[in-house]
Amino acid sequence: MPELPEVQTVVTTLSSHVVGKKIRKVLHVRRDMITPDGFDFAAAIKGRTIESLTRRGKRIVFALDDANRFFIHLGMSGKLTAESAKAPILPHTHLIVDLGQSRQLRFRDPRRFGEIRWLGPTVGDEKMGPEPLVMRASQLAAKLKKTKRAIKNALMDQNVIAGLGNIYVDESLFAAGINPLTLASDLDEDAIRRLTKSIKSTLRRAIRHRGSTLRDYVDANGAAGRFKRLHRVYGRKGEPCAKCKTPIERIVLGGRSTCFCPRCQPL
DNA sequence: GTCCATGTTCTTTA
DNA sequence: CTAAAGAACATGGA
Repeated sequence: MPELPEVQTVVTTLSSHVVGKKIRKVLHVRRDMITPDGFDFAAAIKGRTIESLTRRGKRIVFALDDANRFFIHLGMSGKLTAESAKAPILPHTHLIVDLGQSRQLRFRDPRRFGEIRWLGPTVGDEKMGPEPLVMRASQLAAKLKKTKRAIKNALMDQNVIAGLGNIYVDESLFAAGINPLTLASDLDEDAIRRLTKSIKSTLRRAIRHRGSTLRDYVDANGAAGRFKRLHRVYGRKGEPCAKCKTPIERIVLGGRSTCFCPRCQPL
């Protein structure tokens, strides 16, 4: 579920439920979802007030009133919701926090690829790439010239650019007319400028439509995203390209399915 | 039973 | 040594 647009939508919809709220009680924690190993997360957050909720890449960052921070990463199947204390507790719920007024913050993640990481007073993002929505083409160029991988694989790397995943890399490359197999270091200045713009416009449009729900992604209020039907290549193998009607192709790159238009994105 | 999945990290290979 | 490719993680749906 969770690439930048979905994570941003969760942050937006969750904010009003948690910012300024005090953590009254930690009702449930699955300890092996917590990093670092063995850290007493419940004790660290109990009684604290949540001062802000922000996003960095795909991380949902909670800042507490004692200047400590933690983040929740949704992995593949994570859902972070604010619900009534009376709502049934679904299977694979790994964190339940009482925020008062019969509201609970809940984290559910069947596949358990997600993570709750205690940061303490640090920011902990120094290795991460730039934020796509505010980055400049020169920042992306500096990262891409250093790697000799296919552009698809480079853009999937959170240390190159933060927040993209399989859907939005494919969609952005289509919008920019760049073949996913192109060597990252082979892209010229013009192509990187085009790519930067395509990434931004693709993500902004996806956020406007509240993200993509492929199977079961929902925001903090349980609402699905509407962007899937606007995908132009992802999950559209064999369908005619929106621009030129050539059938969309699917290949495997970096172990991930990769969809593109062979005519609009020539090598 | 098989294959596939919105992600990351550890291991193996070149 | 480093960078890139591959395997592994855990669950559920088609």
